[in-house]
Amino acid sequence: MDHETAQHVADVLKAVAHPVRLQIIELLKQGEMCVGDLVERLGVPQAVASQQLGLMKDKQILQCRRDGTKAFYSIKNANVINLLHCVYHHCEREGSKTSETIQKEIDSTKIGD
Amino acid sequence: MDHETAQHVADVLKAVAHPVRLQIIELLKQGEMCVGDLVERLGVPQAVASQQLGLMKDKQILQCRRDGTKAFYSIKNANVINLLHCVYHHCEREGSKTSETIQKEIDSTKIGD
DNA sequence: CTCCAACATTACAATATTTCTATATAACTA
DNA sequence: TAGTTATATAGAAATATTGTAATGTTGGAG
Repeated sequence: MDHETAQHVADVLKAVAHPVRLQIIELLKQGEMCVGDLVERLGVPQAVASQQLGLMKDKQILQCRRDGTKAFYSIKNANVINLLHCVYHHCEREGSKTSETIQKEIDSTKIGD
Repeated sequence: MDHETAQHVADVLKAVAHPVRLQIIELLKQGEMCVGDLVERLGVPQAVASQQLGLMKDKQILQCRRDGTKAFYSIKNANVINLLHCVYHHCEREGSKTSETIQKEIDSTKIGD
């Protein structure tokens, strides 16, 4: 892997590596949601939510639809859901393990379980 | 997902989200390697390699074995290989896609392919 | 013990990220 | 139009990350 590719992959990971952004993606897995509802669920200041939403929109992770005064965000690149499932698996069992064990886990990975 | 969990997941992602760290993991996928060899392969200053290796060791991603004056690093939690495969898939086809498409991709995800 | 090689650690400047506060915009409603 | 609600943005302050250069540590050779 050359440095340029590595930089790009790192950028993708960084785009998601933030507690509020992760929680936003979790909520949006169930479907689109407006900023106000997200703010209420997350318990963070409105500006913080808006900033993180804008950031993820810029990075093509989310998309935004407007309806009157409300802005509805949803996941644009569903790949990110897959990606997060991999991190969750990683976190759930953070001990050392072999490649064979991992292979079994990959085979049993499902979306929405 | 509560904030504490989100913070932990974010920490794991951040531990990997750096071009040099990604390249180190790529190299160690093939087996353990000493710092000097890694430095040569990566083309970065020795201090940078040592810093990033130490960081990933602290975060339980790598482990270190010493033999005389050399330090051999290897991947401790093989889950991280799985995780990176997911990012690569994400990066390869960064367009928007549906959950069903993703499911097919998950089913076909293999280590070392 | 002295020197050298292989790594690790530290200090510091540069940069990037995050958060906060305040303010701006845009679409309704009366 | 004035007021209100929903969201976005700007700018400053706090914090975190990174790279560089210098120095410290450890183990082996002589």
